[in-house]
Amino acid sequence: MNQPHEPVRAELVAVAVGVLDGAPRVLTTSASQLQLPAGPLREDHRSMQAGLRAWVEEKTGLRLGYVEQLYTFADRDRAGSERTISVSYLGLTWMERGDLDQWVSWYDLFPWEDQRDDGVLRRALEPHLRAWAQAEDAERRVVRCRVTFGLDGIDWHPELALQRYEVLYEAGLVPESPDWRKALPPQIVGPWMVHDHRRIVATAMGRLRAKIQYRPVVFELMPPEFTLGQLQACVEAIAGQHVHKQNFRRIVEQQHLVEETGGTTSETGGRPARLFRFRREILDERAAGGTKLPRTR
Amino acid sequence: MNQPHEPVRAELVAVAVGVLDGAPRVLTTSASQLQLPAGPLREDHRSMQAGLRAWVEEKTGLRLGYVEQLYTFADRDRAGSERTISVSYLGLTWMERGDLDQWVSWYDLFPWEDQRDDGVLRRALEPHLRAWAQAEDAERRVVRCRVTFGLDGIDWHPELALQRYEVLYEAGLVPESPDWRKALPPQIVGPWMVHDHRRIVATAMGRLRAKIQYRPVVFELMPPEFTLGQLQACVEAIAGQHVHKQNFRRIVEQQHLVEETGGTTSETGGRPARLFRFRREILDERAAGGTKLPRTR
DNA sequence: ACAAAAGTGTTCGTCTTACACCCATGC
DNA sequence: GCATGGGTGTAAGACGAACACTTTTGT
Repeated sequence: MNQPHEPVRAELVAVAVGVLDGAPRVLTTSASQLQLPAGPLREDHRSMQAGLRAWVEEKTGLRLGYVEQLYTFADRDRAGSERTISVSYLGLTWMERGDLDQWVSWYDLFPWEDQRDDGVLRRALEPHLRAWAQAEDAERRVVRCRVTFGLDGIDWHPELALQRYEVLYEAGLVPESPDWRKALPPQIVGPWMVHDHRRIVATAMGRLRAKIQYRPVVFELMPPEFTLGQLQACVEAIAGQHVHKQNFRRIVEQQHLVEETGGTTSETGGRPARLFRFRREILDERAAGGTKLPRTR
Repeated sequence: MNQPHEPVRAELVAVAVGVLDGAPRVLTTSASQLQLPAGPLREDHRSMQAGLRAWVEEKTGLRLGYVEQLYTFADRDRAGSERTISVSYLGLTWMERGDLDQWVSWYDLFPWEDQRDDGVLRRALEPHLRAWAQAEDAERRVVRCRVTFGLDGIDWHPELALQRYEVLYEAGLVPESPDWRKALPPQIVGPWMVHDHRRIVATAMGRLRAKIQYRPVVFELMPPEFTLGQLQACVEAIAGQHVHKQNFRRIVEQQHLVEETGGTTSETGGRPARLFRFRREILDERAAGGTKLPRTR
């Protein structure tokens, strides 16, 4: 009854994310081209997660902490023969000051995703988006642009990163589009990446931005001790938008996500800040709990 | 630089869900054992989704509507040789009255997941859970049970279906546990399924219950025209708990999820109800929009 | 008449958002 | 002393949960 399985290749791809200097960054293998750490699933890998960790460590020297599966896709890519199944993962780490060369800021990859400077880069895209929308099937396209990019007074949703990338891809505005005649310069639409790695990063960004709102995953990106200001800056970096200080603190404290260490630091400038640590216990205690983002108009 | 890929088998597994008579049901292949529709990814499949649809149609005759990827796992199962990578999908359909034999109610599979009868079946489990929790590593286990199963006045979260299944699995209370000496009778913990198919169904249940709260996916399970009462019953079936009638209606109407057809039906008994249809346009218009569930204590 | 389900108006409390202001340090 | 970031109280408003009650059919 069962036909014989046709063999395929299985590949593991990692989006390792860390936050430093106000920007989330993804780990790339230091090569001439921008490329995510990846490699085939091997016999000696106990599980796919273990295999992924091994590849990341082998290619970049980094030990991942938190890891979660993102998405799996099958490509009939390179020249006939076998199919490749790519299983992508999101990994989070705490970045220390230092070797930045392998780490690419995701706002260099997706400049329009940073809304903190009042969305100047998004606005650089707006005319091109509208032109594309008007060109064909206008009604649906206009609605789609307005929703994904928050045009005409509609809320901007940080977690729609993938959908925005898809619009730009279809519109031929990014260099990797099949239809790339009208691609814009990399300062506006970001640089090219190998295969569909940029799409995978966009997936990771959307997922992380969504997850941060209902699960306490920010702490995977923080050092063991941190100030509330640093924590807030980390959330803002990921979300690409500002959050209200008092509301942020209320949420964090009233959900008992952190506890004081007793220490303070004056490294942040201004008045010394109290240091906190993440209460790992709440991972058991609570089903939910994240740091909600405000609605942005 | 790249080692040769070791070949693996790729398998597609479907959790097809429909709702009928107040219970969500999953499609199984009519065999002596409970088993989900599945089959290898073939060369002639254009994509994994297409392959999945083909397998479901071939094995059961059903054409799936909405499909989304669930999770991918690698098993070093049957006797050495090649590894199998299983990519699981959630599919939704509208069920018409009729052939029920291939459809298994997910409350037959997971009796404790139905909270509508005031959770009698959950309470049948409670003593066994507490016994397991006390046996070893009590502090963490007790917290875990309370959170996942909503004991001691903690909220019950419908979307934690997978986590609950995992607790029962570890506790050896379900027949498929490696440690099944203490497994309870199927009226309480449900029947055995092939491989890890029951875990996959639990994953699907959790995902669907979560998704229904922020995306208008319920409508994929409804006929083209329906009453608000039927829609509410569908949501309640999926969530396994009751929702407040007036609040439910307010949300549905004020989000413009539906529009009147003009017709009415008296099939529901009592006063005839107005018929509605889903406004498919809002899939473009809105980023979010679902039918929130109340907190249950 | 009565059961059964449809359908509506209004109150109450919590959670969200935002404003304004004070505090402690370095230069 | 002033710039810089840390830290807090409190009010306006949106949103969710819940209550009770009316309407229209079938039997």
